[in-house]
Amino acid sequence: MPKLKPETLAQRRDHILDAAERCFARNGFHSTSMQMICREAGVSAGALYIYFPSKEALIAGICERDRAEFLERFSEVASADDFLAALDKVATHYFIEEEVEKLALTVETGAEATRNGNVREMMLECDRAIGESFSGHLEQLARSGRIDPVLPPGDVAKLMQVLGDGLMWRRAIDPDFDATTLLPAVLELVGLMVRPGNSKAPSPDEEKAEEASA
Amino acid sequence: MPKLKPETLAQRRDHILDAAERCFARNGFHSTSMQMICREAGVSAGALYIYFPSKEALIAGICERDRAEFLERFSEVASADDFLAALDKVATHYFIEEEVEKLALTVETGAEATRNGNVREMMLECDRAIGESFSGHLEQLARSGRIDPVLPPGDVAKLMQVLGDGLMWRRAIDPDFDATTLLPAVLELVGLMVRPGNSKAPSPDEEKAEEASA
DNA sequence: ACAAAAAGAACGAACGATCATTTTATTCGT
DNA sequence: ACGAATAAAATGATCGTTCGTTCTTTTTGT
Repeated sequence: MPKLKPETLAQRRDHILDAAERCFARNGFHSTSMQMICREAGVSAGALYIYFPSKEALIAGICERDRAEFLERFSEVASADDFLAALDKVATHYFIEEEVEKLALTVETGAEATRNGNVREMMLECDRAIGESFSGHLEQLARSGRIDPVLPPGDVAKLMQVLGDGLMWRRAIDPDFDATTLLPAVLELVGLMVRPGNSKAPSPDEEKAEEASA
Repeated sequence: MPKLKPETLAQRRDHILDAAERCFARNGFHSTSMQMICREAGVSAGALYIYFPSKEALIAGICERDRAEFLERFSEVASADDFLAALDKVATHYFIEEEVEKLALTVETGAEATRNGNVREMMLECDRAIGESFSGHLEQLARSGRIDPVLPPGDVAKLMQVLGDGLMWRRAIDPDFDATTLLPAVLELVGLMVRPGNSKAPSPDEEKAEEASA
C-alpha cells in the first residue's frame, strides 16, 4: 500500500483533529482519553498514533488550527474599509453565532497556556499579531482624521482585546449570557474611545457617542 | 481520642485547602494527583479523606473559598463613598499585586465551570451578586447626579465585569502583561461610560474625559 | 491515682480502574 | 504479492480511593 496521497493524508489528519476538538470541547484536554478520540473519529489507537505522535501533539494541533482560523478571521478586519463594521462582524460571529462549546475550548486552551509553554507561545503570538494589526490600523485612521482617539492607539488596541477576552470568557461560562443586547454597548464603548468623525457613525442605531463629543 | 475541637478541625481543613490550592494553581485540577496534595500538606491519604470525601469536594472547596474571598473584597466597593476609587483599589489588587498563579487558578476554575455544574453555579452566583451590586450602586449615583452614564446602569455594570474578566484572563496568560500602564486607561474608559460630575474626577491624573463631555 | 479500655485520627500499602502508548497480527490498495 | 495502513490486545504507569492497622489522647473502673 504505497504511500497514500498527501491530500488524503491531510484530510484524515483533519478528520482526527475534528473528532479531538469535539471531545476536548466537551470534556477538556485532560479528561478526554485517547480512546474517546479514537471512538469519535472511528479510528483505532494505532492509526491515530500514525498521524499524531502523542496526546500533547494533538492538543498542540488543535491550538494551532484554531489560532490560525482566528487570525484569518481578523485579517479581514485589518483590510476592511469600515473598521468598526468589520469589527462588528467578527464580534457577532464569535459572541453570538459561534457555538458555546468552541468558546469553552478557548477557555480550556487558556488554562493549558498557563502551564504549557508551547500553547502559551501560540496564544501570545496570536494576540501580539492582532494587537499590532489593531494598533496600526487605528494609527492610520487617526492620521487621516477619520477617528480621534482619547487614548494612544496602542492602549485602545489593548483595551479592545481585553473587551474581546472578557466577552469570550463570559459567554463560555454563562449559558444564559446573551451578547445581542450587550454587543451594541461594547461597540459604542469602542466608539467612545476612538470618537469616529462625521463620515462614520459609531453604530447604526446609536448616536449618543456623537452627542458626547459634540 | 474524642473529637478534636471544631476550631482545630477547621484549621486543619484550611491547611489542606491551602496545599491543594498551591498544587492546583501550579498544575491545574486534573494534572494534580491526590498524592501531590498529601505531600504538599504533609498529610497522609487517609487523613486527607477524612476532611474531604473526594477530589471533587476538594475542587469545590477551593472554588467556594476563593469566590467568598472575591465577594468580600467587592463588598468594600459596594459600601465605599468614592465608587471609582474603591474600584481602583480592587482592580490594583487583582491585576497588579495578586500573584499570577492565583489568576491562573481562576482561569482553571472557569474551564472547570464549563463542564462542572457545581463550580459553574458558584461562579455565576458570584457574578450575579457583583453585577447587581454594581448596577444598584450606579443607579443610585446617577439618581443623585454624581454620574451621568451614557448607557443603562445594568449595561455599564456588565461592561465593567467584562473588562475585569478580560484583564484577569490577559494577566493570567501573558507573563509579561503589565497592568500598571493599562489600568489607568481602563478606569478612564469606565469614566467615559459613567461621566462623573464636577465633584469627582474619573481618575486623579487624567482629565480628558472631562474635556470630552464638556 | 493510675492503668486499662475506648475511640477518634492518622497512616500508608494495596486495589481496581483507567490512562497514554507500544506491539503484534491482519487487512487491503496498488 | 509486497508493504503500508489498520485494528486490537497488551503494557507499564498512575490515578482516585479504600481499608486494615497504628498512634495518640481521653475516659473509666478500681
